[in-house]
Amino acid sequence: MESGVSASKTLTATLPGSDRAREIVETGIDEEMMVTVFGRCRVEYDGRASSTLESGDRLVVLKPDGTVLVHTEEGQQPVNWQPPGCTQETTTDDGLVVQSYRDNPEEELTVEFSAVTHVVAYHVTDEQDLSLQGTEEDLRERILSEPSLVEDGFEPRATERETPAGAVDIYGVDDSGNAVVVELKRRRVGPDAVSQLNRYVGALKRDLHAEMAVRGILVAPSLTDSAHHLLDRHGLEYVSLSPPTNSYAVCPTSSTRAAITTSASAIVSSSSAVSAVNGTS
Amino acid sequence: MESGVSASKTLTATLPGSDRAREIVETGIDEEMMVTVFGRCRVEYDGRASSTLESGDRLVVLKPDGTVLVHTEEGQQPVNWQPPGCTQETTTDDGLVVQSYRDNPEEELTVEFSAVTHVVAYHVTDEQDLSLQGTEEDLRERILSEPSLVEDGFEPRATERETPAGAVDIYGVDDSGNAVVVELKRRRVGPDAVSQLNRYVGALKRDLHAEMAVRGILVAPSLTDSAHHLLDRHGLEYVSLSPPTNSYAVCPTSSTRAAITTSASAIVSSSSAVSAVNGTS
DNA sequence: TAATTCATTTCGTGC
DNA sequence: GCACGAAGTGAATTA
Repeated sequence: MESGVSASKTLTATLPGSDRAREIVETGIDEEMMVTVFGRCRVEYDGRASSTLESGDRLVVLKPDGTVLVHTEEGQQPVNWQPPGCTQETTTDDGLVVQSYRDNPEEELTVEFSAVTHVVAYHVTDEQDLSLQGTEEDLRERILSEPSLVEDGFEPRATERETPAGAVDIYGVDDSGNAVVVELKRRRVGPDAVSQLNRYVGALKRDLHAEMAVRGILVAPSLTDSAHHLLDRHGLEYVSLSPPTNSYAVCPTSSTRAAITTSASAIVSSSSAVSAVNGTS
Repeated sequence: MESGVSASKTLTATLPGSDRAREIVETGIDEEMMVTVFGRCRVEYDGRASSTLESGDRLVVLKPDGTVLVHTEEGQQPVNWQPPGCTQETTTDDGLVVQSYRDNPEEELTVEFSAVTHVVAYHVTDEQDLSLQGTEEDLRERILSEPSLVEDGFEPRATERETPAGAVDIYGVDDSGNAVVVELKRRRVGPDAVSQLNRYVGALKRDLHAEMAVRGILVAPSLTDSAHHLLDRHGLEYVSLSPPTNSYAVCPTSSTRAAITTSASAIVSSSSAVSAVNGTS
């Protein structure tokens, strides 16, 4: 019955006139349906930037949340779009025209159809959320449940620890009492990730005290060459580790534990630097 | 004829059976058409990460370049997808099933429909490219045509100048003969852009010679507070400037070349540091 | 609302 | 093919 009702309300038209096309689009917007329009169109955008796209065949999608997407025959990304929360208007100036506005930032998208091949408007219900594994958060949990994956004797003390330069992924101490900043990446990293880690280490050094030694460890599946050079130059370290993609991953495989490239020595004694894992500060 | 054939060849079906739905999808794939399937489906993905999405109403788009998109009723981004170049297969196991594969990295997307509300397949021709203004490249051209926007006496010497840490947006000299690294951003920037600039300045200092002074200037519409602090800490500078959003700037190419080629002399002593604008190295 | 960072980022360019 | 950085990045989280 669910599908029967849904289907009965689906509106479609092949090669509709401008008025019929507009009627379906307007009804779809009013009834919070998902609308797709196929046809030949020009597209203009003005806002954070500005663009023009001359006439061609495209798929235009209007979502009930105010999203607009213009898709050409190639590319994963829409050639033009409008984000959720926008307001749509339609007119028929010769052909169907769909306009979409928003404020903050002020942006406007205009799609002018010279011909509409097909229009569909359908009701949508979707209660489900995506369940995703293999994220950076999964990598963090993997390390928190087995800190020796980073290094024997490593003790996590906080996640998301705040520094003047931003939040550190994992903050902890090594078996010599040195402060340790761990930066996590779910995939192969370049120089940007090294700079990021270096920023945190520098900020934490200033935040703790001058003579405090702070080690920085980058945890990622792999490094580019230039990232490795930059890492050495900054005296930072690297551990090769991937997020668990399949949930059967209870086997860390010692081969995934790479040696730490450099080492540091000092003693950490600041109690304020030690906070609970997942603690606020 | 093309358009007439195009319209006449559009395939649609409302509430098709599995076999009819599959027939249209397969035909659409074979004929390199754009295909949309609307219906209730489960989605599974496995590859760089892995995900599961339980049953709900969604729009599935298959592009002739091998792209697959699964869109829910909200969000600008697809909830699941497969990039261009993938291979699609369809089966009917109870309901329509669409699978998409690729190698490098190995990835697989499976969409299982329990009900198909509507299917469309249509031919698409689109010769047009997007014309976009307000990009970082526009900002670069603006500066090259009027270098004093950065600073009186600034002379650009190269764009995309290579350093061990990556390519510098604009490399030049100031009126005192100091080397200048300019990093461009089309929008408000945070600490990451400052780190990037600092990386280039450090690399260039090592690349030139130790006693060489290298200034770093960040050009962007605005800065966050922490970016400003980090900029000060690294001894870097900031110039507020936006890319030209409106294309009333008709001046660029000839005046740009003129401005660059006239500056043949320099106080920068390293000849390797001085290269032509848009030159190779 | 602004700021910061992650992302199955995608996309283009150069080597 | 990999590496690097831009993007009208989008999206989530937190202050």
